[in-house]
Amino acid sequence: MKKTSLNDIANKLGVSKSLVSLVLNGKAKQNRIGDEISKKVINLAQELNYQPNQMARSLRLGRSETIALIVADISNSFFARMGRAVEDEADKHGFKVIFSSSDENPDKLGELINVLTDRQVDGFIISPTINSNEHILKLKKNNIPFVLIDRYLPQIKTNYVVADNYNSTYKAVKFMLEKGYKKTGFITVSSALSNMKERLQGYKDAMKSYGLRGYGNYVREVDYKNFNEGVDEAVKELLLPINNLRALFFASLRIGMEAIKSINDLNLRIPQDVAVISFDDTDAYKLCYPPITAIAQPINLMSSEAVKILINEIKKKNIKTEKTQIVLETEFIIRESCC
Amino acid sequence: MKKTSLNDIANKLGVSKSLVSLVLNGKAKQNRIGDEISKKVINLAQELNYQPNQMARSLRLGRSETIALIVADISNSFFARMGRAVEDEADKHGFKVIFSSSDENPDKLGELINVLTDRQVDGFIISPTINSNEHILKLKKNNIPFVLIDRYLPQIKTNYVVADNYNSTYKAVKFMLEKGYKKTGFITVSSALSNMKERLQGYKDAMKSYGLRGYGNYVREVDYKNFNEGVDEAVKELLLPINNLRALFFASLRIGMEAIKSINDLNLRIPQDVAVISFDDTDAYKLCYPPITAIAQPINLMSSEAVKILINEIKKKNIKTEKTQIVLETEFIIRESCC
DNA sequence: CTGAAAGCGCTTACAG
DNA sequence: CTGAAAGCGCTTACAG
Repeated sequence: MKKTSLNDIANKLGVSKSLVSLVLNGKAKQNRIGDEISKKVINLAQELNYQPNQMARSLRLGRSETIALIVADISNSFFARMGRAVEDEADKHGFKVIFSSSDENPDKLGELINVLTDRQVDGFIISPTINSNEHILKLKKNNIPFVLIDRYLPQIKTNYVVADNYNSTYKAVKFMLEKGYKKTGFITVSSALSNMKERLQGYKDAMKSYGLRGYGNYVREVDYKNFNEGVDEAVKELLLPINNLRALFFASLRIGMEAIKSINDLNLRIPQDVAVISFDDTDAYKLCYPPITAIAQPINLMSSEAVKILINEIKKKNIKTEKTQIVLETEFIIRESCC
Repeated sequence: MKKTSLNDIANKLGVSKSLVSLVLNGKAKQNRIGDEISKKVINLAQELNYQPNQMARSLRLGRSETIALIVADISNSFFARMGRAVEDEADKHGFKVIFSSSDENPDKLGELINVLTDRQVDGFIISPTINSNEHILKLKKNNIPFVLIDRYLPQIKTNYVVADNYNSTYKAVKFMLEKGYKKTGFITVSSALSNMKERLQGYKDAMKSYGLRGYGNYVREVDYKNFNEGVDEAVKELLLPINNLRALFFASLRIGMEAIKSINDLNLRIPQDVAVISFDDTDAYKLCYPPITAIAQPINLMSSEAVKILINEIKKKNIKTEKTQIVLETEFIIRESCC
């Protein structure tokens, strides 16, 4: 059973396919097409269960109504929730989403951008990896609409939507200090990504503002490869009695998840032996015993804003030079892991 | 800067675009095109950074090299991991993935299938919702390749890849019984889905095999709407002293996550006050204190098998009537929540 | 008010 | 060995 095309309808009705196309696209009125014939067309289309071939439509129109979402790893809870929110917002505008994971690898990111550009996606939402300037610049040069999310590239003027990483961390660390945890360790991933740099800076400035010194020794930057082992080691080192640390701040969800496992393995109790706060919130943190104090990013808002900016740029063809840059507040959720 | 097309290359070289197309598709040899001209074409293509318009190619070829993944909710950890695994396997075959969430709503599923068919996806991987027979049958009737995943529809002969829900549950419940928990409760979602029915049956048969009776009273089927409240209530009811239950089995990840929160809220200790086992494994379960005993589905394998079956069917155009049906073993991971 | 034609960018069977 | 042509299914400017 072949799918019915515009031509099938036109032939059966003895009219041209132009007319059918016009009617079905709701342009009958403005082209002064007769009511009677319009109705006939619409009825037959329904009867034959006509579904326009979007591929042909896209080719003709030069747009596919598909956007690409490129994140580090869609199976990571943070990005999975982003994926869902992007899907829902895109759906409101009639757009579909192709998703891809870069694994924080700039080469893979570049390759994905190429392949997806060939496929004529109308635009991109991207969590840029390190060293991805070249690929993002190419996108910009080629006038392909895109929005960065979660992180931005300070050297390039682009649209972006990110959380207020600096202030969130600053305030959370301050909270710890005020609870009396003067010696708070900080575990992060070794990265030049804007979000991670800002979180680290927030920690440092909070410590400094409290007149503390020597906190550089309480920072561990884990390598992205060998991630889990790195976190385990960092936890063990920092919690060595000699350091006398009573609190730890985890700079991301993945770090927090692994670090809490490490703490459990060391048979240390939270918060009695060590208080903890994590950047990013997740269901798992609510279900921990005790539940983990966390900084929740507004994932839904972040995602929907990104989609709106993107689709707006896609629709008004010629891309403006002014860019939309949004920094969103986070929510500090106090639970029992730090009190 | 317009993208370079086949024509641009042909014109600059003074040859026909047929020739260019043939060369670029590696069919120069079999069409006896000269080496010299071939090289020229390839070089110029590279120089102009030629990227074929996949939309045009798809229209011509009648295939898009895109597949659709429809699950209940891509932000759910189980499906997010499935998404990632599907992406990776599809990538190996040069396919991209569009993802969509049905929210377990058959109407939404039907709508998604329609829209994505219009967009000429080459095939579907679907976690069917309840009452979705009609939509799946339509897919079948229209000869559109698809594979069901995680659940199947007993009334329809289709490709599917699922876990061995019945035996996994049977064995896990048996394990509890052997540990001495004669009165084990079972919390599931009220659903006619094959996977949920099989899990319930596994529980019942395990209880029966142990000569137990009256276990019907220890089963709670929560409504999909009002989910969290339903689970909370089920936990509270079952753990009423009058029931004297010392163990609970959770039939899915979402149930387990919520139920453990409820148990924490009741200030009951795991496993001293109540032992628990959950279907599905997740990072959160490892990080719980104590870690949760769980049945891990082989998500990666399940996903890659589904993709392989699908792409195989897409490639050998005429769809065979015999279908591939795979039931995969699960892994029972014993942690401290039940011992 | 309606139809014929061009064209989006590609591939492939056909002719020479 | 290579080119001209048809056609995938659509939309839209143009002609009448």
